[in-house]
Amino acid sequence: MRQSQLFTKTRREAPKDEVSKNAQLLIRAGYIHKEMAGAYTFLPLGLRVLNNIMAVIRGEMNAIGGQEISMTALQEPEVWKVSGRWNDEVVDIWFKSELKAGGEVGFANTHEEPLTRLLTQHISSHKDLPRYVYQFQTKFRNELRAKSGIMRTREFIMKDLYSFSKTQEEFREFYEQCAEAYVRIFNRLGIGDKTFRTFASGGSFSKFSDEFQTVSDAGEDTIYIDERRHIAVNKEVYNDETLDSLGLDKTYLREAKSIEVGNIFPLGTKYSAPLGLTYKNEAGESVPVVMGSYGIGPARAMGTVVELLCDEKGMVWPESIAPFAVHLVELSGGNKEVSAEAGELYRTLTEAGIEVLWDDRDLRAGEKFSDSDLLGVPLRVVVSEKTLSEGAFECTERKGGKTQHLSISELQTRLTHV
RNA sequence: CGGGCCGUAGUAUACCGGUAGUACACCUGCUUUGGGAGCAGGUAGACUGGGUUCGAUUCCCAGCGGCCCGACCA
Repeated sequence: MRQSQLFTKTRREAPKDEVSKNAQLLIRAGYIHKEMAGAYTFLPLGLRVLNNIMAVIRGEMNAIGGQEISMTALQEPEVWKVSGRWNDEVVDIWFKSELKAGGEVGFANTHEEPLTRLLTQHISSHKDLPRYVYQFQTKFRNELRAKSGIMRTREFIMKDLYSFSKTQEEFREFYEQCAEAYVRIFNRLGIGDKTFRTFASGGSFSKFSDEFQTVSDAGEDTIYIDERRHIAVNKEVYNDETLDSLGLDKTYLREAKSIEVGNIFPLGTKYSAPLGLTYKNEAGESVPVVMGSYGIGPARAMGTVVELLCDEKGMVWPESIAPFAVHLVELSGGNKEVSAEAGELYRTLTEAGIEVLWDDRDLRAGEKFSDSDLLGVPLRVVVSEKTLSEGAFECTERKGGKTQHLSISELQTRLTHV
């Protein structure tokens, strides 16, 4: 798109009420807007990144058999009363309201109960299992304290997948498949080398769970990493018993702060039993379904990428999720030939299916370069009188800053090989 | 929820118990055009309510809002 038409503006300084790097950069670059504490609007550039992240996740979830749905954010209390989680003593982060017609309503903070109930309508036989259902859906959590920019908010989209299996063995098999899918997702987001599958407590659901923790000082968690096996243990279960069971040696573990970018955990029959989600086995007996839950917060993942991959000039997006593949920076200074050349390149690339942000604004070079660095598009292509006379475009990688002078066909080859 | 800090133009900041200043942004004009240009002119501001005072943006109290530390966190 033409940058002159983009309604958002960059700004030189971060607002004083944002301390976290992710929020400072995302706001300065016009990717997000803070609506209130713990609630951020996604602007055009930010939404592009968020959508790209969700596309990566969606692809991997589909690949392991996930079926996408979209549940309601409004929650009917009855089903939560069955599981005991309507109670504010049990779940203290509910946003609740009242219906004009009478009665209560909740704003979803998670979706186990309604989905389990929903599945009772569709699962009745061992032939109906296993099934995997997921969604990208807004969660509302009335956190006492929102913090760290988009890392911990009161309203956020979550990818939550739920598995429905006949047996523990069948559940376990999918659990590992999903863990592998998560590894692929974080690799594709460009944070794989710093993300560790981390053994953690099971909380109220089960003995254990697995978190995917990305090493960063911006994180809230503390983990102990075994680099050689690329796994870690959360501080909350860091004890001799856990280390023994995992075969980990304390002397090889490194302590680090980390961000929980994903988690997977067994639910067993905690919800299927009370909500009556059962199937008939081959002997005709009624058996509760074995469930699991698998979450990733796309916005938190986005914030994590910013925290990890930025530099002093701005953000540095990996090609997999960048808002645009190319930042076409026109330095025409009123030269119509240069503008025409930039427009020509824009059309050629766009028609080839390459997403281009064309900085066609009438600004000085310095400001354009600064904006370009801040926005963090992976490849900058400069068109100017200089490049016109050289007969090649000046192409600079945001990451690393390597510059090459390429013809249009070389540029296209470079982009399609990504 | 405990503790701390903070609310001044769109943004970032300054000073002050007595006409609120600067930078960036924005508007007009001219010049400039490869790393956030220059000159001239212009628009725009004290969170809300109460108290003290001749006079409060400034001091006091309350509310609202924001950030940080802790607690909490499938």
